[in-house]
Amino acid sequence: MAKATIDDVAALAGVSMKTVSRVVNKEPNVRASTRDKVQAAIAELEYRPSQSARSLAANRSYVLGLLYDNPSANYVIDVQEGALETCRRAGYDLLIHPCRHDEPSLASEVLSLVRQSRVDGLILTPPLSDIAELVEGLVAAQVPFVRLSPTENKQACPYVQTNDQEAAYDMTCQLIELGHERIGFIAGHPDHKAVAERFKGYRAALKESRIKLDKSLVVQGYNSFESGRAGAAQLLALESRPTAIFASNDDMAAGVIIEAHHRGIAIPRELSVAGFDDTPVAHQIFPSLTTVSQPIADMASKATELLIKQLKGKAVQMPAAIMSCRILVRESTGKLGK
Amino acid sequence: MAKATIDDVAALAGVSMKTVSRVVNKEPNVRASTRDKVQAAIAELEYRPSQSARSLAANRSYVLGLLYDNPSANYVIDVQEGALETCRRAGYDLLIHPCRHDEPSLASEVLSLVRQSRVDGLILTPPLSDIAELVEGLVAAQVPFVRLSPTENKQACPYVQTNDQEAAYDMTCQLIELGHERIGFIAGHPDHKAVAERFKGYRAALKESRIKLDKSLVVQGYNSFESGRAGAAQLLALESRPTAIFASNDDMAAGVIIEAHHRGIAIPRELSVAGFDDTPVAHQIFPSLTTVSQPIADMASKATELLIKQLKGKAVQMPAAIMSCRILVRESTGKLGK
DNA sequence: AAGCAAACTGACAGCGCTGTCAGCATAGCG
DNA sequence: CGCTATGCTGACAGCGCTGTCAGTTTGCTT
Repeated sequence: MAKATIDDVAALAGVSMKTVSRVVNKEPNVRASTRDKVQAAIAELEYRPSQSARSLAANRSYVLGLLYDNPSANYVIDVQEGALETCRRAGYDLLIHPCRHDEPSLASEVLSLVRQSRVDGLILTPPLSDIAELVEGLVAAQVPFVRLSPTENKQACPYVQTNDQEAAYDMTCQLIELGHERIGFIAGHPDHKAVAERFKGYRAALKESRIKLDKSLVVQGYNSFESGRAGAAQLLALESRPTAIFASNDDMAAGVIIEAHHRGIAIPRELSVAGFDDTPVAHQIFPSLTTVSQPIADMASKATELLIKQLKGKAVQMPAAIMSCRILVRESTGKLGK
Repeated sequence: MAKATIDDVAALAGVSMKTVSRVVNKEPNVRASTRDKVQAAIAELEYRPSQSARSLAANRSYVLGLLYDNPSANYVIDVQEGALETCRRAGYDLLIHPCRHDEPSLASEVLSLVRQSRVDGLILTPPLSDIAELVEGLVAAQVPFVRLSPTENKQACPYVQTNDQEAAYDMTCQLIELGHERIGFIAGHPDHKAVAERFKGYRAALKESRIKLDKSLVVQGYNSFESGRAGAAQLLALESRPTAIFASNDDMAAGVIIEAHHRGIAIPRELSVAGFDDTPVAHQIFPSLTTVSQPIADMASKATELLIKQLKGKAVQMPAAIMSCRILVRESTGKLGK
């Protein structure tokens, strides 16, 4: 059986092509009885509209592009899941486009995607959300897009973020309440602003508790397990070593735990460790990691919704959504000596 | 500046539309000087061919679909990376399409994607590679596709796989050489044939060493951390417990390690543990996990290559590629008492 | 220099839809 | 009963390319 076209359906239903088009696109002003006839014909012929034809005629592709440069597989997968969930409901498909945030031609490469009419809009995830050149390029080219967890230039487009600095603050407070005063901090990759700025929450909590920020307790990490382990090595070699270490993400926290194991430091008896993100490693590690869970998939889903609204020309009234993190207390944190 | 079309380029270059098309599609039989003129015009106008128009006219979309139902984020990401690498080189884009392998309407849902002309071909990853109904549906509909790690019906389409049963065999042999005779095995999810069949390698190795297969040492896992932990709990509660446990994947092996920690069983002194896949957790866990590394991204890249060849109508001479696994010996395995 | 094959180029139809606009039916109203 | 407002439907052009095929030029042979 050859692929049915809109003409075949129209002929079978005894209506015009255009009416079939109306039914397919759920346009108003079609008599119920006509709609039924058309739908029956569609079912009988197993008609599926050609996306290329409708893209060409209507000048939109019903495809969204997901841009990422995130080494964390779990993050990316969660974002994909959330984005796809909304896409499915709205009849969109998702094209994935990993790219390097430090690639000079990034903006033009991405613009090409749009100018080829491959995608109708874009979803940017950190750290791409904060690449000024890219964001400005998209704005200038009037490309619809949304961002996840941007830290700068927030009026550029709709966005979704979490209260993660607040969560970092809360986590630090919890450690302080457990009696910790020397709390090490492993900062996130400086290019990855959303992670890097968790430091602000840490700093604020110390300040509130009038604990002086000891710079020797803050080390630069790069979001990787190895950088976490190296950071821990540095912190745990200090003469007066910290009694707790808060890493800006779970991979680094896992590095801290391994380094502690290798030094024979008991967790949490001698050292509390906290992470951020609740990646699978957080509960697969021993001891299981106290961390912060972010609703990544929900964020992505919400962001996609905002993008699609924008595409439909509806002014996005609430161009930003803030979602809440949750602290998960597990085995890796506790009072000293317990 | 309005978007340039092929006519604009043709006018500027002083040639016909068709010639521009030839240059863009790298067709032969264009004089070098003509090609240069056209390319100059393309560059000047920043012309980007409309994908929808060429899809409609040429009846192909230059988009491949990646189908997966794999809970392992790392696996999926690696596959995406490999597939995209080849896609980029060949000018294709990648649409991702997660789906449930136990969904009854799976085949028709996937066929819809193709009938809408959204994708030119499909890449199936396990466990979808072994869903007979889907595979047969695609064959019947003459949809070009490739599979990763299929275990059945291998003549249906080109495929790529690893020698993972052999690797499971080798891993088991290594454990035996270390002096282990009671080797527990945690099997993979029965729906996920590629993982489940690693058992065959284990069985073969025991047989060769004339170790009788003790059924109480083989427990059913479901590829998840939790199922691995539950399996370990069962094995470690045996009166005469195993001195080594080989889990069919790393998540389950991580579960074994955690369960051992909680029971105060020292690894590898009292228990050796081996996994499979070399996911990040394998080296982020303590002790680091002896495991098998598969070239997932390379497999996916190769598979994509086979698919694209197929699309170009070239008979795929070598419709199957076997790639090699590598055993990574880390801290979690050793001689008893060491 | 004529003849022929091969290399190169262009005219044009048409891929399968959607947007525009005009036309017809029906309902509501004075 | 005629008029307008509204709901509903269809004719048709055209979105921007590629495939076909015919026409033109070039290079080579004799």
